[in-house]
Amino acid sequence: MDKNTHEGIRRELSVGEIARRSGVAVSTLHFYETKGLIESFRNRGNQRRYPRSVLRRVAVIKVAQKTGIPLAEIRDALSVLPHDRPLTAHDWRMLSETWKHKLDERIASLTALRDHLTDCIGCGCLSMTDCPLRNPRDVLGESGHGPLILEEEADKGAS
Amino acid sequence: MDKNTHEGIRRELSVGEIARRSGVAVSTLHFYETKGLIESFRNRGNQRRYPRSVLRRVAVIKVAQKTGIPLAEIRDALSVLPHDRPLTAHDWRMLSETWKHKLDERIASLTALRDHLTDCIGCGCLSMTDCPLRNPRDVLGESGHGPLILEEEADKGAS
DNA sequence: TGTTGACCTCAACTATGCTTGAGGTTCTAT
DNA sequence: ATAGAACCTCAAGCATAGTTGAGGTCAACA
Repeated sequence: MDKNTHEGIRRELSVGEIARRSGVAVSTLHFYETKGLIESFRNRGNQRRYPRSVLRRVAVIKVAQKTGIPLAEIRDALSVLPHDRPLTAHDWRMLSETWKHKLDERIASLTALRDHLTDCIGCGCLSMTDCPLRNPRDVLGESGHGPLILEEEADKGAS
Repeated sequence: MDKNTHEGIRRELSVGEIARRSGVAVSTLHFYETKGLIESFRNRGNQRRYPRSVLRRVAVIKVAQKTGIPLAEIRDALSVLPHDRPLTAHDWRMLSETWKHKLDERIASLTALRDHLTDCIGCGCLSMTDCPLRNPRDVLGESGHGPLILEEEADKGAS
C-alpha cells in the first residue's frame, strides 16, 4: 500500500521529481551526474533514483554557481562529502565560508575596476603604462594564462 | 626614405605590432576582426594594416571584457564609432559610463549574494521557499532563460 | 492490456572566446 | 637573391555549461 507510487512518503525520487523540485532541467541533472557532481542509483528498470539529500546538493551547486565558482571546483569541494547523506550544517558552513571568501575577492576586484573606471571616465587616457585600467597587475586574474608581454606605446614621436 | 620600414613615423601598423603593443595575441586580433570589433585594410601583399586608433579600440575592448561585458555587446557599443578615427574623450565617456553602470549592477548582485551567504552560513537551511539564497528573484539574472518553474519541497511529511 | 508520459543512452549541437595547425605567401635584412 | 620571420586562410580543437534529438524502454493509470 502506497509504497512508491501515487503520493506518499518517498525517500527515493526520480529524475523528473528532482528536476521539478530543484528547478534544474532533467538534462542538467544527467549532465551533473556525468561530471561527478551528483550520484544516483537505479531501480530495476534502470531508471535513476535519488535520495532526498540530492536536492540539497543541487541547491548548493546552484548557489555556488551564482557566486561564479566553476563546476569542476564545486565538484571538488563536494567530493569530500558522501552522496548518500544530507549535507550537515557543518558541511555547509565549510563550503559557504570558502565560497564567500572567493566571492569577496571577486567583489573586491570588480570594485577596484569600477573605481579605476570612474577615475578614467574623465581622463580617457588608457595609457598602457600609466592608466590603472590597463595595468593587468591588480585587476581580475580571471585567466591564468601567465603574464602577457606588454610592450608599450613607446613611440610618442608620431605626428 | 624611411617611409614604412625600419623604425620611424608609421601610421600603419601590422598585426604583429598591434599584438605586441596591445598585449593580445595575433590570433585574437584576427578573431576580433571576424567578429566585427576591429577593422583592417590590406597592403598590396594582402597583409593587414591598422590605423593607430585600433590600439585604443583594443584597449577599450579589454577593459570592457574585464567588467564582464560579452564581446557581442562590446561590438554593438563600438559599432556606432568609426573605425578610422581615434575614440574621442566623449566616446570614451559614453562607453565607460554605460559599462560602469553594468559593473555597478554586477557588484550589487554579488554583494547581495554574499550577504545572503553570510546570513545562511549559520542557518544552512537552503529552503527553496524561505532562503534568500534560493530565491531567484533578486540575485543575478545572468541567464535570460526565462523564469524557472520552481516547485517546492512541499512535502514536509517525510519521516 | 493498452496507451501515454516519463525515462534511458549516445551523439551532436549551441554559445562564448579564443588557440592551434596545415599549407602556402610576403616581407625584410643581408 | 635568398633565408627566415611574419604574414595569409581555413578548418579544427579546447574549455565551460549545458540542450536537443533520435531511437528505444519502462511505468502507471484506465
